[in-house]
Amino acid sequence: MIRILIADDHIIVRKGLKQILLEEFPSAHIKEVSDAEELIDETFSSKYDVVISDISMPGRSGLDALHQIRESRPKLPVLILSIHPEDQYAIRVLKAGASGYLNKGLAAEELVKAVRKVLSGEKYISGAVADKLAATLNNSNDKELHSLLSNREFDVLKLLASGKSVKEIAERISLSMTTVSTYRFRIMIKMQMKTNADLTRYAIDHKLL
Amino acid sequence: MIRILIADDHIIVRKGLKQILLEEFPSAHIKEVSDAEELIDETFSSKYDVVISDISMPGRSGLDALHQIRESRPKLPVLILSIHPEDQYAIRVLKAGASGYLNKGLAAEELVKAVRKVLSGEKYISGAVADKLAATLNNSNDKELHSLLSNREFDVLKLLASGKSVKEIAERISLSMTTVSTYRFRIMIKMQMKTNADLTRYAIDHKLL
DNA sequence: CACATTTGTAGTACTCCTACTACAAAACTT
DNA sequence: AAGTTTTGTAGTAGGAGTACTACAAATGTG
Repeated sequence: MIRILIADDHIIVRKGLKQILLEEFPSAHIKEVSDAEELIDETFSSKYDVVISDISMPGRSGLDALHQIRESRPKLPVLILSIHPEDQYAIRVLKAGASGYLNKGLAAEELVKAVRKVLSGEKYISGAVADKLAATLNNSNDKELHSLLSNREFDVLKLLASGKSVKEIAERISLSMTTVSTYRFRIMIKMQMKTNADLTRYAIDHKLL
Repeated sequence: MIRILIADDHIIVRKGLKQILLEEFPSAHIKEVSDAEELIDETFSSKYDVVISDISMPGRSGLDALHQIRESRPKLPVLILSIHPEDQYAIRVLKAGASGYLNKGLAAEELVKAVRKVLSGEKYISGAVADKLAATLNNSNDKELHSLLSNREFDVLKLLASGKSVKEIAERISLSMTTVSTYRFRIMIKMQMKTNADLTRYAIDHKLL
């Protein structure tokens, strides 16, 4: 008999998960909790085969909880759910010792597959996350991303983030547009970003503007 | 016997809603659909007592669907669900003829209450939304810049601000690129902005992302 | 109700930008 | 010092985006 613990502050999500899991594992024993506190208590006091937890819960975050759980139950697999699509979070989560990262738009089969996988002791890593992971492991990281940039690149980053067009930047620093475009290209690779909006957000977050 | 139609592209959410509703209305007949197209078809071909629909679904948005439904079934109450907390969306949604605006973090009882209310022909307006409404009605315009935008424009604003390209947006909402570009053009004029980075900053400041 | 404005939608003709590739000069590594 | 990686710089080709125009349908207003 499988024992599953579900942690999410949204009742809709809890019920939805439960429903899907019950369809696949009719005899499963499923317990629901709605915040990180409860989640920790519950993993401490009872035995489960797998935990499925939201990342963002009121109070202590799911990541915090994950750390705690790692201490008291090192072998208990934890799948982390998030509203964000496969994104920067994924890496952090996996590093923190989760057994998998799922987003809330996932298909029922994917959820079931993930649960199966982690029950068998393996990690569940979706294709998209795997790519991201590989990319991150390459360029040694965990510093501020923009420290990887050359000075020129950094200048361009700030200008792009503040909304200057490639052409304007080219004029301002007297270089060809395509050169600026190349800087942009390298910035995107080094910072693992895709769009100028990502740069703007990054710049705001890091007070570069 | 109550007939309820649920529309959401996330299976977790659909199952969750269904579960909660079944606990309260055990004899209810509940149908699930996963996109706006299906939603429209379904309301067209069958009779329901209430529709619960997500706002943001792939393809035509929930708001679009709402308009369609208003035409073929003027009296069918529609509750709109959103991930966004009680926010600027609420007003638009209510104006577009929804019977209520709920966010996905709602308590089970609140959902049930909302359904009861709209079944009886009334509108369901939560406290938070009511406040927002009042506030908006009072100091109505020239406060929030984006209140000048049409719904379509507002959608495009958010997508642009989050870094989606014109092309992606065009594909997502099934319109020509140039149309999207026109929306962008009008947004820039109405909001007196110039670059997409301005939009991103605005959206961050106003918590639209 | 007639007139004015806003909205939804798209085409045209053009400019901008990007994804790559390239290559020499610095700047590190060993 | 020889080898490797990172910078600074740009070109090419083709896709993306823009400005502006257009027009019908929906909405708003006197």
